[in-house]
Amino acid sequence: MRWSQLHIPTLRADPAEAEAASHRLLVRAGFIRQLMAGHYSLLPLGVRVRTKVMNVIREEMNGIGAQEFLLPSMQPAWIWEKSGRLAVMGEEMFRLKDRKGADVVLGMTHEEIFTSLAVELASYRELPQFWYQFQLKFRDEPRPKSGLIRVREFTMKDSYSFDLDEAGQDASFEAHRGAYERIFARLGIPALAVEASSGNMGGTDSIEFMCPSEAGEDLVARCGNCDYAANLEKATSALPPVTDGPGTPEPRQLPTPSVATIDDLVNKHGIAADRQVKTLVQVIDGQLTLVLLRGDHPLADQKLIDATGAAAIRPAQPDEIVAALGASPGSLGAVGVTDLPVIADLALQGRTDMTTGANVDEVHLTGVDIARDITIGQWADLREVRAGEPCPSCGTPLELVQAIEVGHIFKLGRKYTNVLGVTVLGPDGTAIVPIMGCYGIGVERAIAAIAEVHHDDIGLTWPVRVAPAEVTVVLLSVKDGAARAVAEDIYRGLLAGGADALIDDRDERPGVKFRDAELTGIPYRISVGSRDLADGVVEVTERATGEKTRVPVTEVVALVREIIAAKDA
RNA sequence: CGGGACGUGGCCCAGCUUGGUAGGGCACUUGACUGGGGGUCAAGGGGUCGCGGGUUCAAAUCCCGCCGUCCCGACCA
Repeated sequence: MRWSQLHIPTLRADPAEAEAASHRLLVRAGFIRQLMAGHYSLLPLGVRVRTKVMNVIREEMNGIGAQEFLLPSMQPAWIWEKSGRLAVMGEEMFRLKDRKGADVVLGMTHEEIFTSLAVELASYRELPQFWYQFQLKFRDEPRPKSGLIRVREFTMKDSYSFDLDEAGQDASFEAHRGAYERIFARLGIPALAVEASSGNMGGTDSIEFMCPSEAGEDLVARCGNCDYAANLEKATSALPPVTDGPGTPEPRQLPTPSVATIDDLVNKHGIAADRQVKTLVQVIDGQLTLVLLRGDHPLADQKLIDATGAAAIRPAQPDEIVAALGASPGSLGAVGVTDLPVIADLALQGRTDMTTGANVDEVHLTGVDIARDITIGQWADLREVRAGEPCPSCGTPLELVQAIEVGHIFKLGRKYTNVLGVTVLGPDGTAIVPIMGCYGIGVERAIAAIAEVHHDDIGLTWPVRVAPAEVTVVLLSVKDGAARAVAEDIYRGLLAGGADALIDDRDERPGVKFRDAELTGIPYRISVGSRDLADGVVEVTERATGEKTRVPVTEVVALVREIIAAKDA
């Protein structure tokens, strides 16, 4: 490809609207352009990177025996109705009507559609099956952001496994975990495999692949000593044991004028936060519920959703709270409450001599024995861990890192095969409902993650395997016919050897060409100019390190092909 | 959906406070010079100042409404 004829609109200045490094550089280097919030056009260089990323994923998926499909993005609403997810997806799903008035949606994911094809599976002999595709997903994000990281329209590689039983499912899951580890390693994404919540997709054994980056939207709790790592919405920690006093035979009222917070109680009455019970009122699928945590522990919303199976939760409004409990936030408690569900965090188990609100404004109760005084309907892990708390596996202080979710694998169970009526006959002739797994990678988000990890202050530094081109031949002395002939020879030699090469044949000054080569992040540059040619050499520059080598013209093609082959292995 | 900011040629921005012929830089076109780190000079082309309404002799500028975009939060595979 000739730079003179490629559309690579590089910008001299950073785009004003871009914050994240990947966003800024992908726009500036001419890989992407925004059409509207959350929708990006990929330009020729962007398409080349996307193709290479997809090919790595495809090779590894095929490597575990997966078969590639291509399913429609536009889908009938009824199939989502049937799985029960039409309501669950809410406003995040794009919906439209066709000319006949039929309800149609744009797919956010393809469990239903793949499962609808699985009804043609007939025998246990066919299982397991691994089915995948690269297809656009549409999600009406409330807030698209950070370039390709959070968008409303994107390519996902999604795969689904169908197995006869749990043991088979486990093997399929492990096959995918292995494939994902190889994929991210080959893409140059230092992904951490972390325990996660499966969110509204439903499922268990959820593992996210997270690329540490300051542009990331998730927080991962990670142990620096062992391999424990979990999304903050799932992470736990080992808390030091707390010894409580015996307390009083029954709770006692404590007048607490102008105390509205945990801190007030600490400061004005000397009651440590970890000896208090924090009472939150949440509306869980419409049901007012008391949520109890230790005074110094924050609630992890997703844990509450997971523990209750809720579709939606929200904090209760002050007027709802007063109507239900007779007191305002600041003096709330669960002692004696039997008409509302009470769910409590595990860290409160066995605690005695605690302090909590009395459900009378400006009055608290001391000497509360949780088991004796509070009717708790459900115990669950609800608290959000904080940096520095001990790792649950080895006790080392946990660190919190920001990360981009680039992949997610989880087990789906038989939800979809049940509702869509998928069965195969077993060896004994009885019908068996296959069990499913689901495995996703966001392709453009992976590109953004690579860019976040592989750049410096002058541009992108793509790994060879996914770079828009492996090497660019930069003709510096445009007017020098001999130099031009050498550059063209080298370019043709590289192409003939199978290298993905570019030649910058534009009538531009050397500085412009150098800047563009660096900005776009082509891993190797061969500079051809009259000056070095006088000595019979050209200059080879490695983009990532800036390392320059003078190489005889006669050897450069073989040398660069060799380097690329080694990096591309 | 709450909070904040912004919207002026392809890109980055000034002008708005105090209303009076729409500007600069980059990019682009042509010519000359130049040629190993975004070069110089000269001459050009390109604008519904986000949209609609209002005030005014007169609106990029003031007022009202709407739309869009970005950031923080809520939310989120």
